[in-house]
Amino acid sequence: MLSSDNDHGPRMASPPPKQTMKERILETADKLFYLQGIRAIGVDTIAAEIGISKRTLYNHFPSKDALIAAYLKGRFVQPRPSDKPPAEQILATFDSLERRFAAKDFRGCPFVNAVAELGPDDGDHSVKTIAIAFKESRRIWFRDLLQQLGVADPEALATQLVLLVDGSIAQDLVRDDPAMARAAREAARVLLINAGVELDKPDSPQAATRKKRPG
Amino acid sequence: MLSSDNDHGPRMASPPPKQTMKERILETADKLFYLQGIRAIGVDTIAAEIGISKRTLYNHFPSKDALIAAYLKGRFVQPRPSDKPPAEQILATFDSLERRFAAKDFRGCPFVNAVAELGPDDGDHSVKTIAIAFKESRRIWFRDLLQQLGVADPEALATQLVLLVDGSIAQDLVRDDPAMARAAREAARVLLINAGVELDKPDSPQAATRKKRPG
DNA sequence: GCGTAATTACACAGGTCTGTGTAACTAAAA
DNA sequence: TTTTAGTTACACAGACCTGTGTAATTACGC
Repeated sequence: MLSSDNDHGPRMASPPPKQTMKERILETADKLFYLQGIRAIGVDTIAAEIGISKRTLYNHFPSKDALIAAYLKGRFVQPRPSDKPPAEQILATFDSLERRFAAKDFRGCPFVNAVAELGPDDGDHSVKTIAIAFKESRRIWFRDLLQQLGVADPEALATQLVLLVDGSIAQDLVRDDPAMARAAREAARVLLINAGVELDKPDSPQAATRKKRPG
Repeated sequence: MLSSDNDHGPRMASPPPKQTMKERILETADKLFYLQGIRAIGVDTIAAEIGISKRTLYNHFPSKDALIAAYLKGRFVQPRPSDKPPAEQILATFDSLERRFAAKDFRGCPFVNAVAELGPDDGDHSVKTIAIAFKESRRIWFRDLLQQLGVADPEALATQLVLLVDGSIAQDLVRDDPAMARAAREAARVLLINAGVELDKPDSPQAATRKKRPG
C-alpha cells in the first residue's frame, strides 16, 4: 500500500500534519498569494505546489475569487488579549513589526496589497470590505488601549498610530529596511508622551533639543 | 536643427494636442496603469483607448516592461522649490495629500502599488529601483527642510514624516477617507513641535491634556 | 465483497495576454 | 514624383488563465 505522504482517505489521519485537504489548499494559497501576488499565482500553480489535481482544488473552493476571499479572511486575525500595560502593548506592536520586517518572507500588508492588485475591479467588493474591516479593527485595538490610558482623544491618536504602522509597512515593502519599524516606534513614543502617557523606559533621549538656526 | 520633438515630422496633423505619439501612449498608459493596475491593463487596451494599432505602440516601446518603467519614471516628479517657510512647506504636504485623497481618481502610491503588484518577479528589478529612489527622494526633501529648521536629528524626523505620508496614503487607499491626511498632519505637527520647531498657526489645541486614569 | 466519496488524469472550451510578421496605406520631405 | 518614415489592419504564435466534463482510480466504512 502506498498511502504516500500523509496517510490516506478523505480526512487523512496524517501523523504530522493532521490537516484537512481544504486547509492544505488554503495554507498553500496563502503562502503563494502573499509572497508572489494574487494575480501572479494561478490555481494550477497552487494545485501543483500541493501535488493535487486542479479538480480537487475546485471541489473545495468554487472559484479563485472564493479562494482569495478565504485567504484574506484567514489573514484577519485579532491580536490576542494581553495582560501587559497598555502603553507597553502599543509599543510592542512596533517591535513585532520590526521582527516581521527582518524576516525574509515579509511582503507588506496583504490587505493593502490585495486592494492595490485587484483595484476597482473587485468583483463582489468582498476584498475591499475585508480590508476595511481589518484596518478598522486595528484602529479599534489601539483606541481601546488608549482609552485605558486615559488620553484625551483616543480616536484621533489611534488613527495616527495606525498611520505609523501602515507607513512603516509600505516603506519596508519597497526599501526592505526594518529600521522603518524603529522610526515608527519612536514617533509613536513622541505622540504618546505628547498625549500625557507616562512611559517608563526612556530608551532614546532623542529630539526636544534644537540646534541654532543659521541666519 | 531638428526642431525638437513635436513641431513637425511624421506626426499626424492634430490641432489641439501637439503631442508626440510616444507621449500620447505614455499618457494613456499612465492613466490606465494607475487607475486599474499594471497587471490589469493589457497593451491592447492601451492602444484601443488611444485609437491606434498595437503595432504602433510596440514601435515606440519595445515591451510592456519598458512602458511600465517609463510610466513609473514619469511619476517620479520632484517637488518644485518653494520660497515659503520650511515648516509651512512640510505641513502643506499633508494639505496637498488631503486634496488628492478627495479626488475621485486617487488610487494610492503608484510606486508602492507597482511593487505590490509586480512583486519579486520584477524582471530587471527596475521597478523596485525606481520605487526606492522615489521614496528616498521624498525623505531627502523633508530632511533638507528640517535641516533649515535646525532640528537636532533631521534624518530621523524626516523618516518619521514619510511614514506618516505613506501611512495616510495606504489608509486612504483602502478606506477612501481623506481625513487620514488630516490625522497625518496633526501627528506631523506634534513631531515638529517636539523637535523644537516653532509653528505659528496653532490650528488645533489638541492633546497635551490627560484624563484621570480610572484606578 | 460493496457502496460511497474523494481524488486523479486528462482533455478541452473560451478567454486573455505579450509580442511578431506582413503587406498596404498615408503623408510629408526631397 | 519619388523617397521615406510612421502608421494601419490583421493574422498569428505561444503562453497562460479560469473553470468544466468525464471516466478511472483509490481507499475507506460496512
